Amino acid sequence: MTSISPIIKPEPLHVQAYKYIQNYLLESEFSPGERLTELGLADMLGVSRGPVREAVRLLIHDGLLVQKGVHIYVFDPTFDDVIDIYLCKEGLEPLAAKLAAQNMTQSDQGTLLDIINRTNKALAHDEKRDIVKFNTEFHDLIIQSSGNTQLIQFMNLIHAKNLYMRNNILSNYARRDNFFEEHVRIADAIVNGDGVQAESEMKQHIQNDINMIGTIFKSKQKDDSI
Amino acid sequence: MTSISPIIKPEPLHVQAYKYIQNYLLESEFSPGERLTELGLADMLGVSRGPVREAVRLLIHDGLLVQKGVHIYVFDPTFDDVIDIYLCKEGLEPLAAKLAAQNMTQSDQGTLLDIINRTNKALAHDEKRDIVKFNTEFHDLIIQSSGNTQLIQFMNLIHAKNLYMRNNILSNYARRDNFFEEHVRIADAIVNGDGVQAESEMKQHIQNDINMIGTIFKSKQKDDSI
DNA sequence: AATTTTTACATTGTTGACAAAATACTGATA
DNA sequence: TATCAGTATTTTGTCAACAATGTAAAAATT
Repeated sequence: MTSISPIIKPEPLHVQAYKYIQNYLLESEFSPGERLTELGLADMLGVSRGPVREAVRLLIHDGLLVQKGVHIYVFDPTFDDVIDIYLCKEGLEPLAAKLAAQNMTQSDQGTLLDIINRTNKALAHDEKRDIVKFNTEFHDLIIQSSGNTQLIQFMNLIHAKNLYMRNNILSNYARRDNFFEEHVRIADAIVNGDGVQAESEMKQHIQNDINMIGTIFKSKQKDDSI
Repeated sequence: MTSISPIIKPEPLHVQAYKYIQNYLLESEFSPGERLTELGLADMLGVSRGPVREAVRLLIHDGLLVQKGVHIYVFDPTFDDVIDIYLCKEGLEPLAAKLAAQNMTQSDQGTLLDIINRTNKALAHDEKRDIVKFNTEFHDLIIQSSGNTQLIQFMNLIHAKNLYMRNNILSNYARRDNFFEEHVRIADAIVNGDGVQAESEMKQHIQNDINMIGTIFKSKQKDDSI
């Protein structure tokens, strides 16, 4: 029997704490390199140290927080870290695209094309926020459609770090102009069920990202920090 | 100043608990699907529930334990899970091989060739335990030599699951005959600094693994469980 | 003034207690 | 026998207290 009960059970505090702190990090509420304390976070969320502690441990495991000695700091990625992440993306996302081409439902294919259309409109109106949002949705849908649970799990980790870097490091830089055409080609290949094509288009797409980051790096090389 | 102090500080209990429980899982001390309780593990390790709880949370995050409702069970992978893992390996390990070819030190290259030699001897004497051990060392060294910290982190997760599955599922099946020749080709490419070659050899190597698993799957398809 | 030593403080590490929830058990009722 | 209600038990969720550790500040010594 399927429940239609209106009663919703609140998630355990440690789960909520994890989500909240992760969100704070992704939304740049904390600065890279900033030091955090369990008590500070606990007071902030209005709970005891226990649940916060579990959340912090997980975030350290994810790499969003870093433990130096006994203290905990917000991950402050170097450009090498950014490149490392993108190389992992280059390894995994083409696989996701290939699997998505094989497994994506009709309904999700419609959603994919819809995202493409909305991206197009957002570009026409130069609505930056939407452009970024639809970009994320595009990649997420492909990953989810891969049907590979392990891959989805790994990409979640990459995704969190990636988003974090986008918000904290790469935010000031304009997106590549031709990313939209690449998205169109990827989507076409997926809708046509051409796994090989989808895989190589996605690979090229991410390599272009990496090249862009490389040019950012060169233009910033004078500075010590990012 | 480098410390030569004989005083060793014990690791925090939650770190030890994590390592111990992970090790139990990898060494098949627990059966797949078995239910674990925090209190049971705590008694087993002689500590309170706190540290165990943190360790369990991490292991759930890693996917080695699974939470169904409130209860915690040992991961009981299906064949689909195994394939999913190996597809991720196919995405990441060729990248590791490519980077290793670019970055591996002279000293590590020597170690790599040494592993090859010892594998050869182990094969000649049919010492299965050593064969498996050297195989693991071979892949680990390449991953470590990639110099990509993110990649290493992800491969640690894959590796734990992979080892777990090897011990629990694939243990009864003979290893492919020609894996040694493939290792030799990979090692040659790395020592020659040929990243492209190393990448494609590694990809082929893992695809062969996947094919083998596929044949195992077919021959076992009658059974419900693994 | 510089360096060590001491002291105080802040923060993490760990535990045991209690509350809440889910599960398993028992017996009553149809 | 099957089903339900109520009870007991197990297990997780959360907290607050205390211990241990490391860090920073202050005092003392050279």
